[in-house]
Amino acid sequence: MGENQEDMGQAVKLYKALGEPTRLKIALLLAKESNLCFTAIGEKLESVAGSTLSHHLKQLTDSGLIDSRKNGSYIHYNVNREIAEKFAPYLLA
Amino acid sequence: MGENQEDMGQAVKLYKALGEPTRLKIALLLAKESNLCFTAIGEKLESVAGSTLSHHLKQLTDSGLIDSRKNGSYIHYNVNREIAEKFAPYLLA
DNA sequence: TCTACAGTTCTAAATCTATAGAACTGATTT
DNA sequence: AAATCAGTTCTATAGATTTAGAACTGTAGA
Repeated sequence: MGENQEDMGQAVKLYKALGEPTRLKIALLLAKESNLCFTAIGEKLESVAGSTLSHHLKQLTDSGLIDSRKNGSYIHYNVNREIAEKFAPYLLA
Repeated sequence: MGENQEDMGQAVKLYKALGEPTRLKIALLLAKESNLCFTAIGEKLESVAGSTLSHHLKQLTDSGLIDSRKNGSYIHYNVNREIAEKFAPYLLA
C-alpha cells in the first residue's frame, strides 16, 4: 500500500479534529484569515470558554493541521497549507 | 464566505466518519478496491462484529463519502470519488 | 512591584460513541 | 417449505469527548 501506519495515525487525528463543529469553524477561520491569536479566535466564536478553546486548539495543533508561533504573550495560529491540501482541501476552497 | 451551512454539516459528518481508525480503514479499502460487499469488507478487518460493521458503514454512507448499491442479497460499496477529492484526497493517493 | 492580560491545566459533569450479542428482515438455495 | 446467508435493528455497557469553572503560569505594562 501507498499509505503507512504513521500516516494513518496522523490522518485519524486530523479527521477527528475536523469532525467537530467548533474545531471545523476554527480551521475555516484560520484558512481565511492568517495569524489570528487565541483571543481573536475566541471572539469570532460565540460563547466558548477559554479552557474549551485551548483544548480545541491543542487538538488541531497536535494533528498537524495548524501551526502556532509564540510572539510575546500572544500565540498566533495558522493553517498548515501543505497538510490541508493533502488531507482536507475543502478548508482552502 | 464561500462555504455555506449545509456544506459545514456535511463536512463535519464526513470528517467525523473518517476520524475513527476502523472507518478510515474501510474508506481506504474501498478507495483501493471497488465494489466490495459487506462480508468482504468484514473479512479484511480483523474481528469486527457484523452489527458494528453495519454501524460504521451507515456513518460512512450517511456522510456521502461512500455509496452503496444493492444487488440481490448483497450490497456493494464504493467511494464517491468526487466527494473524496473535495474533502479527503488522501484517500485516493 | 503590583495589576492586568494571554493562555494552560486540573477537575468534574453531562453527553456521545464504539462495541457486540441477540433477535430480526429479506433474498437465495435446496 | 425449510434452511441459510447478507445485512439491519435493538439494547446495553464501557470508555471517550465536550464543556466549563477555578486555580494556575508567564508576559507586559503602570
